[in-house]
Amino acid sequence: MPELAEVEYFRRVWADGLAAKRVLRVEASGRRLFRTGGALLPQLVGKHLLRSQTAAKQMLFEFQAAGGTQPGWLGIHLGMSGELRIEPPEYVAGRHDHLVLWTPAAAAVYNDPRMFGRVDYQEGPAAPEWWTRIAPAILSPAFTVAAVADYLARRQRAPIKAVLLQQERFPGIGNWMADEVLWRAAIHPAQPAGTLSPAQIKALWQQCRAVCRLALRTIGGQGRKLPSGHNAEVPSSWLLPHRWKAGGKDPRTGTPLRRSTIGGRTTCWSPARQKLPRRS
DNA sequence: AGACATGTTGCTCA
DNA sequence: ATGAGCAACATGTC
Repeated sequence: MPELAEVEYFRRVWADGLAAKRVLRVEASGRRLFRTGGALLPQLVGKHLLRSQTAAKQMLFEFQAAGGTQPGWLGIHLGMSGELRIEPPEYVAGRHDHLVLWTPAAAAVYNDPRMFGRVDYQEGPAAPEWWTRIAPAILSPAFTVAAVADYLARRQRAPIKAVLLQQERFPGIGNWMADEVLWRAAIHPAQPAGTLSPAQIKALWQQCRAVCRLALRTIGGQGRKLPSGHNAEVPSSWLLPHRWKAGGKDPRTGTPLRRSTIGGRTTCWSPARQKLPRRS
């Protein structure tokens, strides 16, 4: 489920729910999620949430011990089906709840049926190394047209849809955002990355930024809701609310949308606006 | 019953 | 060495 803006939404849910309360109890299950540091999770007891951030599809919650010991760094990647919730303090961990933190005021729950997510906990003076290695955000100054062009040049033959899903260059972009970007940029998802014209690359870059900005404002913003199922929150002028519907129509042209597997993922596009350039 | 799901990784082959 | 494609992971839903 979670891409850039949804990750920001879930981070906020925990940030609000955990406030500055001390952790009283921790319950962790599902070995497979805790690639590293799972054994250290009990050391969260006594600490409180200091601040939190998102980068790409990852979250980092920084906990400070009351007694001035080492800060604790809780990293979460929600995978395909993960979500974070806040429940009352008397909450009892249920099915697929892989991590629950209880404070006097609330239970913070990480639930993930498919278990493609990841949890990392470690302690130390600074943020963990994996966190610092995440590519600079699409909305940062480091995400330039030139950087995009260079990257496409090294992925000449891959369909542009597959390239947009590469987190090392397009951090936070997932399946629906990639389709949204290509639709807005009027680029066919199967077009080989190496055949994009300079104008197309510029449009791609612009729409990456626009979709990230809009998504964060609409979905990740204060008091916002997730675009789950048939949502009313996401404007119908976006591709997103139309992409899974059978017989879905391009909201700009009213023409039928197409769906097919491109770059290994189900892809939705509007044949009327997104055309392959003629081969020469 | 069978297809499919908003993600990543690790393997194979060129 | 590097890029491209695909199975695998585990479970739920349509």
